[in-house]
Amino acid sequence: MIDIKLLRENPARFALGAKAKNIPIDIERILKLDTERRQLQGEGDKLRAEQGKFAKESGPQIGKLKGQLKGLKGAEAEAVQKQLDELSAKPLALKSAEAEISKRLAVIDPELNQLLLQVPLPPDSDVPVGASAEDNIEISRWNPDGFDPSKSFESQRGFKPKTHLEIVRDLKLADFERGVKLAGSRSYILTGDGMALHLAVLRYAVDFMVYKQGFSPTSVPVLVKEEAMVGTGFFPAGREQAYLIDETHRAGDPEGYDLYLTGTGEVGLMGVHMGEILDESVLPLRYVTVSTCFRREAGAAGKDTAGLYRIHQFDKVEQVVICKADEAESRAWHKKMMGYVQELLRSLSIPHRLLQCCTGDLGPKNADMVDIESWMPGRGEVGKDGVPSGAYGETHSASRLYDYQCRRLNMRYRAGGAVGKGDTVFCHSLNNTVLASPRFLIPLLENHQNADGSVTIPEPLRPYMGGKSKIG
RNA sequence: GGAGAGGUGGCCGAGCGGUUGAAGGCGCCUGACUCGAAAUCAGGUUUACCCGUGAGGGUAACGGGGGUUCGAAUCCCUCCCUCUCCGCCA
Repeated sequence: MIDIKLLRENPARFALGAKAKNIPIDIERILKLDTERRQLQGEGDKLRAEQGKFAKESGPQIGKLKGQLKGLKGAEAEAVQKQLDELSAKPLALKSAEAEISKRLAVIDPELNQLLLQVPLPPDSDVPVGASAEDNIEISRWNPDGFDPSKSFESQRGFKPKTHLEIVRDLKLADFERGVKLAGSRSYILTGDGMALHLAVLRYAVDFMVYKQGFSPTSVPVLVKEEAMVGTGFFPAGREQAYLIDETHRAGDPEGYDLYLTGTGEVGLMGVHMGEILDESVLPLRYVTVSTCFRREAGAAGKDTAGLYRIHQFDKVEQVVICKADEAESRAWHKKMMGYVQELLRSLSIPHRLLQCCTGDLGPKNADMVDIESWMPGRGEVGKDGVPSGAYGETHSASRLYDYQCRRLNMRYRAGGAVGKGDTVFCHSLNNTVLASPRFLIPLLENHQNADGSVTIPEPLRPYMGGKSKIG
């Protein structure tokens, strides 16, 4: 959610921001509704004030007369009734006028809120303008000693690389046929060392964040209320990406709570403190979770259909930072959070690069986003010799959101003081992948495959694999 | 699933139709006293929105929503949640 006050002051900034993000939004309409709303609120407030005053002044008298009326008959009763009618005329008139205004507000408010929820956070001025992921800009690359993705795999390693599909098949690490039988397309079953490796990388990533970087390990619900989805900014724009547990329908109860399966642990982590006023001293909050993520992948039909790349269910270690409302601090955390991932990838000898996302690739909630892509030798165009060229594939995404999420989640802290002192301010939030698997198994298996078809397990993962150094 | 109890401010806890944004206590803040601290005393201490350059003014909120009433934290309806006991499951 953006700040309506800022929008009032500088509507052009938000109009331009939305345009840069390719998100259609009617700013004029919002301004008009906002003006109307404020005017109606003013009128309503005035009427209520008057009525409240009346209730205090003449109300008790009405009560007294009503009491008298009970014991009276005939002409006397009529006289009292007349007095009562006169006294009641004013509040009744105020009441109906107020009701009229409330009715109009009841129409305007939902529309205004609905629109406000759709206004994207304008990209930061230093984010390059672009239409889509095509226009993202490479910031940096890292390669392990002895391997450079810009040269062919075979020339450096002495054999033709297999794709992860082939590796997984040959080493029996996954069973796609049965996965699909069980759960439909984009489903899979990890088997044997495939499952073991999956658990190993997740656990390694969690431990890395907890014991090396000092993040608090936290479990979160993956089945959440709509509020949490709206609050974190995944709704309304991404509604079609989420699986719905339709409890309303199932229970035949129109008031029941529907629940949604989260597509990232970010929802749960950010939701932990929704509605709270945090003590300034607890900031920055640094949370890490590992959670199962569910994505419908609507609109991705036909894309990456084979293998472990684009799937409906996976597990992800996610890091979230909730800090004070300070741009410099927020930017510093962004860098740090990317730094953790770079360190992690280096420790596993995975070639990777950082991509500055352009405005068109940011999504509604981000002011800035950097993707981290890992080198996958089995991806990319297949050459004449039947060997793929290799390509970078997105494995991480680091977002900086200012107070966009916290405003929606109503997550604040009291700046500069204890309870009863200092202003309440919306926190800033950031998030970044630490590691998502099984997608991450793709670069892991493909980069560490050997000529004999085996796969070397990078040193840091071995303790999580029963000390084994090799698969196959 | 069956039976009961309950949801009030940062916390505890009163109020059960009117002057209560809400007694009292705890906590916290400011000041006085003190060399300093403790104790004591005095004052202060919710949030959101609207109007106003400002001082300030107004409205709303006692789990959510709706209703009755001139007036609701207090009455009615409904939903949600928490707790206790029983059953069921892990």
